[in-house]
Amino acid sequence: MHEPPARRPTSADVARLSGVSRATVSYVLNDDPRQTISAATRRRVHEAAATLGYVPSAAASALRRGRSRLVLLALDPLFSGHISDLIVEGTTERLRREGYVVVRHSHGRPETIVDIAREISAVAVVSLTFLTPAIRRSLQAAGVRRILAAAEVSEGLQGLPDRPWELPVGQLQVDHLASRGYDRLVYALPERSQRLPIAQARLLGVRMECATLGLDQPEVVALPLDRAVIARRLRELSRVPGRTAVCAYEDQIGIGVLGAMADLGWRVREDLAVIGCDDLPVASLVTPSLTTVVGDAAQVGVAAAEAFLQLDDDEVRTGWAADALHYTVVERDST
Amino acid sequence: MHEPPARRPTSADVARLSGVSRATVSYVLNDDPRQTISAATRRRVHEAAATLGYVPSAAASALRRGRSRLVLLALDPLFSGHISDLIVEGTTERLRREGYVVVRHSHGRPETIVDIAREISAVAVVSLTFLTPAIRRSLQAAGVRRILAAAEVSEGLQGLPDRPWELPVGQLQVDHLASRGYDRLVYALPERSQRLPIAQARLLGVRMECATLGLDQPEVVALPLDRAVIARRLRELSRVPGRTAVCAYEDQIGIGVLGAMADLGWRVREDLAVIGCDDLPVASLVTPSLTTVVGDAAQVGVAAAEAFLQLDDDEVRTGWAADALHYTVVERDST
DNA sequence: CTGAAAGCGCTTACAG
DNA sequence: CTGAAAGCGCTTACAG
Repeated sequence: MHEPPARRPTSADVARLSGVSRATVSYVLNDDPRQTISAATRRRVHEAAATLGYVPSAAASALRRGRSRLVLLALDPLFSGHISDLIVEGTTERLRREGYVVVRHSHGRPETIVDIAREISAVAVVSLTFLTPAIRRSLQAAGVRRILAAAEVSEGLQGLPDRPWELPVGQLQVDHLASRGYDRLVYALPERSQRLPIAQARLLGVRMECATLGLDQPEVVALPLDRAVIARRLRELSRVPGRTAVCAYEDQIGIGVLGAMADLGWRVREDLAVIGCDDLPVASLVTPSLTTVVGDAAQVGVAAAEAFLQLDDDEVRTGWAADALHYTVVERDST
Repeated sequence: MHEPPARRPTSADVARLSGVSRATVSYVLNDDPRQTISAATRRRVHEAAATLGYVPSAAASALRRGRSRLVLLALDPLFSGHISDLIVEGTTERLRREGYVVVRHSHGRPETIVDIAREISAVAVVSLTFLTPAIRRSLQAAGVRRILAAAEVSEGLQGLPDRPWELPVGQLQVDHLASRGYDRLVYALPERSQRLPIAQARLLGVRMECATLGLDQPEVVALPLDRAVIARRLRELSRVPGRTAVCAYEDQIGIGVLGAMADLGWRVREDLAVIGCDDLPVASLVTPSLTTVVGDAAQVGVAAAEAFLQLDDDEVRTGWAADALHYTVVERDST
C-alpha cells in the first residue's frame, strides 16, 4: 500500500525513479511513433509511473501542445432529456474512439458556451444550438479550433430562424393524418415553453404539407401541460368534431389532449384523432396509445460526430443537421 | 472590424498595446485585491484586451495556479433525464455564483469519471454516483482536490449498496396506500434496467414500512415497458383483486400498469390501485391520472452545491445525500 | 504603483 | 536509442 504523496507526482519523478530523462518518459507514455525505445526501458517507465500513481497534467500538456482533446457538445436546452441523452451517447461514443473526450453542456443562454469552452480549453465545439456570428467569433478567440453548428443566425435577423430539420416532422404528421382521412387539422403549440421555436418550425412543416396536399391550413392553439386547461381550449375549437385531428408538437401535449378528451367524454378518432412527436417511452403505454413521429436521435449524434471528424483546424461548418435526421411515423390507437 | 489575428493574443500582447508589464495586465484582469492600480491604467488594460479580443488561456492559468475553477458533476446514469436536469440546474446555478464552472458527466462506467476529471483538470468532483475507494484514489492522483460523493462502496462489498435516500420513496408509497385501505401490495421492479439498484432500494423502503405497519410483504414482479407483457404478468399475480395496489418503482412503469389494466378491462382502484414515483409531467395527463411520489430534485442540486462549498481542500465527503431529499405524495386518480 | 524574473508540468526539436 | 534545453501562457513573490 503506497501512501499518497504530499505532492502530485510529475514526469520528472517518473524519470528519476525509472532512471531515464523526462523526454523518454514522455515518449513512452505517449507512444510516440517517431521514437524507438527498448522494451526494457518502456517497461521501467510504465512501472515507475504505476508505482508513483503518475497522472499527466492535462493543463500542462494542453498548454504545451497548444490544444486539448476536449470536445464541447453544446445542446440546445430545447432538446428534451430523453432525446438529448440519445444524441450525447451517439456523439460521445463515436468521438471517444478517435481519442476525443466529449463533455456536454446545455445551459440557458448560448453565451455560456463561450465560458465553458474557454474554461475547459475545448479544442472544438459541436453545437446543436444556433450560434450567432458573435458567439462563433468569441469561441475562436477563446482558442476553439473547430466549430460545428446546426445553424448560424445573424444577430440582425428578424423573426424565427428556420430549423429545416424540423420540417419533416410536420410533413409526416400531415401525410399520416391525411391518409387516415383526417383533413381538418388543429396544431397544438406549447404555451410558454422555451421549445416554442421548435414547435413553430414543425408547424411550418405542417403548413407546407397542407398547401402541397390542398388541405385547409390548420387551426393553431397553444396548450399548457394541464388537462383542465386543455379541455377548455378543446371545447373552444371551431373544427371539432368531424375528420379532425390534433397535431401535437410533441408527445406530452398529445397525451394531455388525450387526457382532456377523456375528461370531456370525446371519442378518440371518431371525435378527434391525435398525433405527437418524439415517441417517449410512455407514448405506447397510455390509453389510448399515442401515434407519434420519431427521429433517430442516436443517429443524429453519430452524424454530428462524423461531420466533426471531417473538419480541418480553424474550420467552421454550419447547417449539417438538415440531412442527418430521419423520421418515421409510429402508428398507434390515437389515429 | 478587426481581422482575427493569426495567433491567439496573449497577456504579453495586451501588455505591449497598453504599455504596461504582463504582471499589471494580470493584476487588472484578475482584480487582484492586494494591488492598487490607477483607474487610468486599468482602463488602458481593459481597452487593449478588448481591442485584441484577448481571452486568457485557461490551461496556462490552471497550470500556474495549480488548480482550475472546474467542478465535475458526475451523475449516476440511473438518474432519468428529467430529474437529472433539475439536479444539474440546481447545482450549476448555486456554484456559478461562487465563481465555479460546472460540467456534467453521466457516462456508463464510473471509471470514466477519472478520465474526464483529468482531461478537464477538474478541481473538484461532485458525484451522485457511488465511488469506490479505488476511483476516489485515482481522482486524487489526477489532482482533484475536493470530492463529494453520495456514497462510497468498498470494492469487496457483497450485495447492493444501500441508497438510504431512496428508502423514503417506498415508505411513502406504502403509507399512502395503507391510508387508502390497500393492504395487499405488489412491487413492480423494472425488467433489465440499469436503474434496478434504485428500484431495489425503494423496494427495501417498502419492505421496511410493511414490517412497521404490520402488512404482508409485497409480491415482487419485474416489468418491461411493454403493455402486452405487463398485462400477461398482471394476470399471473396471486394477489389481485381486492384491496390490492401496485407500487411502481417509477412513473413510466406505473403508466404501463394502467395501460395494461385498460387492456385487461380491470377497474382502477376497485381491482387494482397504482402509485408511481418521479411525477413526470405526463403523470397528471394520463387517464386515469397517476398518483406518485416526488422528490425535490432542484433542492438536491442545491444541497450538493452547499455541501461542496463546505469542503476544504483535499477533503472527501461521503453520504451527504441522505438528508438532502424531501419527498411528498401527489395524490391523483389511480389510488 | 510597476516591472523583471521564476516557475507551474509538459512536449519536442535538436544534438549526441 | 537518450538527454539537455527551450518554451507554451500564465501568476506572483520580490525588488524597486
